This record gives sequence, structure tokens and C-alpha cells, in this order.
Amino acid sequence: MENKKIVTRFPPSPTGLFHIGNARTFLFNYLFTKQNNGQIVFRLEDTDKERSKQEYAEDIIENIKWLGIEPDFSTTVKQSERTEVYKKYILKLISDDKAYVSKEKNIEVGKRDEVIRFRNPNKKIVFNDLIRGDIEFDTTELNDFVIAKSLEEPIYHLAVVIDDFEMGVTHVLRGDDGISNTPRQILIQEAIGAPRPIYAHLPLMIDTDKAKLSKRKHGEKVSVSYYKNMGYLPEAVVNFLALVGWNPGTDQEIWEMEELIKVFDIKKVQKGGGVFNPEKLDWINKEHIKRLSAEDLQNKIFEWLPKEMQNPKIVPIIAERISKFGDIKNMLSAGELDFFFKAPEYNKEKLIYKTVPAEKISENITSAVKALSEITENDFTKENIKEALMKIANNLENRGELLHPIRMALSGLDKSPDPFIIGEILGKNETISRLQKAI
RNA sequence: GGCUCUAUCGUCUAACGGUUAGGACGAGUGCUUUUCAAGCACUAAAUCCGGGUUCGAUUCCCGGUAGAGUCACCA
Repeated sequence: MENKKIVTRFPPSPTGLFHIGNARTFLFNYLFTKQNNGQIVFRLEDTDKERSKQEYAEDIIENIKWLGIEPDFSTTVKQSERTEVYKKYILKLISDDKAYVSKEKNIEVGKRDEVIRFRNPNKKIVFNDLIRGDIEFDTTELNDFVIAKSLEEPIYHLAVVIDDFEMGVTHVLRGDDGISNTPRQILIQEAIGAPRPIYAHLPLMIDTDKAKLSKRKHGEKVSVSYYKNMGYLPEAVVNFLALVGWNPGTDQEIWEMEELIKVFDIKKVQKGGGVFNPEKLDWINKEHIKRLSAEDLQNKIFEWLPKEMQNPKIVPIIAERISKFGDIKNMLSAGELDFFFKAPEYNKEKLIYKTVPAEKISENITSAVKALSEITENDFTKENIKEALMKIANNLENRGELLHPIRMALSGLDKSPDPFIIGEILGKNETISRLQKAI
């Protein structure tokens, strides 16, 4: 079909932390480009000197890498360093009479009395969008729009068109907030003799109120670094983002990047905006946690645990109870893991199960201690503990008469893992000592 | 307001013009060897409205309505 190599672009503007919506747009570019063996060029749109900051550029690059959606960084271009290039085009445009220096009247504060305007041919522009089909605009309403504040200061639309042209961009996949910018950019392309790229406008990711995900309203939650800091897995974020606005048409929900690259289909991208649903992200993240190798899982969890708590045995218990690693922080501050490392303190009434008398409870625990004592230290596994305890519990009216006080004696918590696994982790001596204390 | 785009459960979405409109998240109920987590089963929940075209519209067309985006000497 096409023998020309596909070139797409990541053109972030370093005026804030890497935005999650931007990450999704880049991801779609990435999937599309990779499946076509194309190239992704990288460009920092930093012409706004007031708002552009080096730290933001660093955050963007760092998080692009974290997500694993890297463009070809060797192509990196900074608009702020291309003043001479733009100047050349502006001069050419003026000498071709496609633009002119305009003396401005009724100047508002902060505006200049001389700018460069585009001589609008005032015609209809129809462009094809991969996702939406033909879109038509009458450019008359644009008037003679400004393309540069001065020879050294091009406006965004001009810089973008020149850069896309010089960088050989063949496909522009961007958010659909770019739709209304397209006609004026096409006008500029035609004026400088640049070919028209193929456009695809992706639906925006929106919030529950159906509005654009704004930093103002959602704070740090719109930045990728927030998800990294909360202990989400990058593959889960990618998985989640890919599924907002696009679907492979199967029931599969959990995807790895490599599979996504294979099945992605730009033509199947949804037209309407998609709400960012954090609960689904959590679920997807949990699914990816389950798919981690034992080694990776342990390493990740240990990153969030203080040295003295880095016990491999509690890894599965934690893994089952979190949806993202940052949840460990909450478990820690709630003291949910303390009982693994020191004997719990609790009210002795807590040992009572329903209305069972204390003497009976005490008796039950005593027989449990006896049964557990018969297990050798090496065989003190959750299976064996369970077998021994259930033998006793099954003879009681309610199994809870034994299981509840034992769990309480071991953990001291109303909600905790079952007593068998806790017993295994604590080991024979500690388990029996806690039970004896309870008696 | 002009222009542009969009419209299936609360949310993400599936459905050659013919399906009891499917799946997932979330919610609810129950089961699973006390609780929590996990797991399992089940339940509730949608085609914006009105006209066409058609034997038959979620699907195609038109008109409403609603929402969003954009209208900078920001990017």
C-alpha cells in the first residue's frame, strides 16, 4: 500500500508536568507508528518563554520513558533553537506576498503595534480525518490571522507546520481539540509548499463532568508522575489508557504493549470523549500485579517496606490486598502489618466469639496449643496448621469458637489474614507463645 | 454566540441493516473452612428525542436536543 515510511511526532510543550491525556495521545501515536515500523520524532514546543521550564521538559521525558513509549530521541528538536529557520520562512512568505507586516490599530495593552499576518485566501478547506472522515471549514472566518509576533517570534501554528514539514511528518495524530486548528495549518502548508499530512483526531479523555481533564480542577491527578508515585505499574497505565477510546473488539481486557501494537487499529478509535475512570485503572493495575513474577513482585513490594519488615513471607499477603503499591503506605500507617513483627496488644474481650463463655474459649485455645505442639518446626506450614486446627474446630458448634480467638490472639485485629497463614509466618514458637498469652 | 465535533448500562465499550443489545469496571446479593482480601455464582442497569429510507433500524438520511472542543500577538 504505502511504501513511504510513516513518521509521527510527539510535540509536548514543557509548560507543566507530563499530562495523562497527553500520554494517551502519545501512546496512540506509539502503537500506530510501531505497528507500521515507522519513526516517531520528538519536538519540544517551548516557544512560550514565560511558561516553558526545564524541569517540565525533564518530567515529560522521564515519564515517557517510564511508560515505555519512547520516540526517536535522536531527532529531538527545540523550537526555541529554531528561530533562524522560522525567520527564513517568514521572510519568504512576505516576499511571496502570502503574508505581510501589519500595522495594528487600537492596540490593547501588552500587544504590539506591528505583527506579521497571513494573507488569507478565504476559501473552503476539506480535509480527511482517519477517524472522522471528511471535515469541512470555511476559512474566511479566520481573517488574516497572525503567524508571527515578529521575524524572531513565530506563533505556534507557523512553527508547527514548518517543523512537521522539515521533520518529514506524514501522520498527525493529536487530540480532537486540534480539529479547529487544522484549517489554518493547512492554509500555511499550502503557502510554504508543504505536503498535507494525514490527520487523525483522537477523542479527548474527559472527567466525570464530561469536561477536559484540567490541572486546575484535578490537580496532580492529571500528571503521569502522580501515577508513578502512587505505585502504579507502567504497563497497567498503558493498558488502561489504550482502552479509553479504543477497543480491539474482543473481550480481552488485559494487554501487554507488544500485543497492543499488533492489534491496535486507528480506524476503530471511538469518536466521543472517554471518561477517565480511576476504579478501572486500579482493577487493571491489580491484574498486572498478579501477572508479575514472584521475584519482581517481591522487589516492588520491598521498595515500599522498611528494611526490618522486608520478609518474603508477607509478600503474597500484601499483594492480595493492594491494587497499587502505594496502598502499602496506608497499610503501614494503619498498623495492619505490625503483628507480623511484634506481639499484638488487644482487649481480652476481643477473644470472645459471640456469646461463648470465656472458659470455653480458653479451653479451645488450650487444645489448639496442644495440637500445634505436635507439629515439628519444619512442618509448621499453613496446610498442617489448618489440618490440626480444623480437626478441633469441626467438633465445635461454630468453627468461629476456635478460629476467631486464635486469629485475634495472633493478629490482634478485627480484620486480618486467616490464622493458618499467620501461624506459618510467625513460626511455631511465636505462634504458641501468643496463644499461651491469650489463654 | 459563530464554527466544528460527538451521542449504547453510572463508567469503558461490543454488535456485515435481522442478537433475548454482549463483555468489563463499579454496585448489590449469595457461596466458599470465623473476619479481611482473593475466588466463584447470580442480580439490577443502556441504544437522547422526532421524523424518514427499509419487510426490518443501535446501525443509513434529515431535523431537534444535549454535551464537548475551538474561536489569542498560548501551545
